Amino acid sequence: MAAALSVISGKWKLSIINQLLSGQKRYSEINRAIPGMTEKMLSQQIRELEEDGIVSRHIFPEVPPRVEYSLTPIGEELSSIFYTLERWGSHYMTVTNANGEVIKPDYTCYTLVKQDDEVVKVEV
Amino acid sequence: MAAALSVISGKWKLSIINQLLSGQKRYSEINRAIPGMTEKMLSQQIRELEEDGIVSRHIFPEVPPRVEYSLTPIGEELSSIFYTLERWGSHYMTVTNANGEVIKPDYTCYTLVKQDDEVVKVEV
DNA sequence: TGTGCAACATACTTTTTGGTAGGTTATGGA
DNA sequence: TCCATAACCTACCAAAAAGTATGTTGCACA
Repeated sequence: MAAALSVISGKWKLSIINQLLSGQKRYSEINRAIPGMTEKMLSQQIRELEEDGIVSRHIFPEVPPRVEYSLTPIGEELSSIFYTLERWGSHYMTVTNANGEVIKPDYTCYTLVKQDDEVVKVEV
Repeated sequence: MAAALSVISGKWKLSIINQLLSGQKRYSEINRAIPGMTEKMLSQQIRELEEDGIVSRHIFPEVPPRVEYSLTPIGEELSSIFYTLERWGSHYMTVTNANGEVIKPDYTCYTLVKQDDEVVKVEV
């Protein structure tokens, strides 16, 4: 459990994994897709994800350089964690807040599910 | 998802919730049960859990004081997150490490499951 | 009179994490 | 000749989280 948490803890890691769940992407694509994240953070956190065996990097020896990232098999299995976190989280937000008042989320919650070797978005 | 993560992120929160999954406990019991955690951390993190609506506190006006903590209904539903994190984590640890080598955990992994309104430990 | 108890609080320091601003590489096009 | 490009790295700085040490309360018991 501690291992699982240490793998996904990091301000941008879930966003990065989320991007890669829809398939192989290159550095600049991920960078553009996640607003607010700096390049330093992207390379730092994706490097940690690589060291943890969650993502794999494919370097093309070209100039200008090209690097593509994808999830490893065990990285893809993280989608179950995504699913559980989102389900509990959306339930939590519809049920109560700190003052015991009932609040409702003002955005759509979705989750990623694997169907026939495809990852699809499903609203919860 | 961010909400779920913010609720459980904190070095000792999962351990505290883990303690309370087996029933109502008082401050000193939790403190003794989690080695390495200081009293400051316990009161700080359990206060945050209370503010998030995960645990409830019952104060007995006695001297010396007595305070008992228990999980709220939505706090008990966190067990699904426990289950998923542990399952993925133990799978992760038996499958690979950073170098792609196969490693084995040198300790027993267990998970908490709800059966007939009872929370039981199950080895994975 | 003084010591211990439980459940904290408070001030301070250390560690960890994240952010800012710059530099690097080789090459193709203006 | 000069500049833009992609994917980084490095040094430095700020903020957040965690750890250490000590103080507080009011009563029971020695």
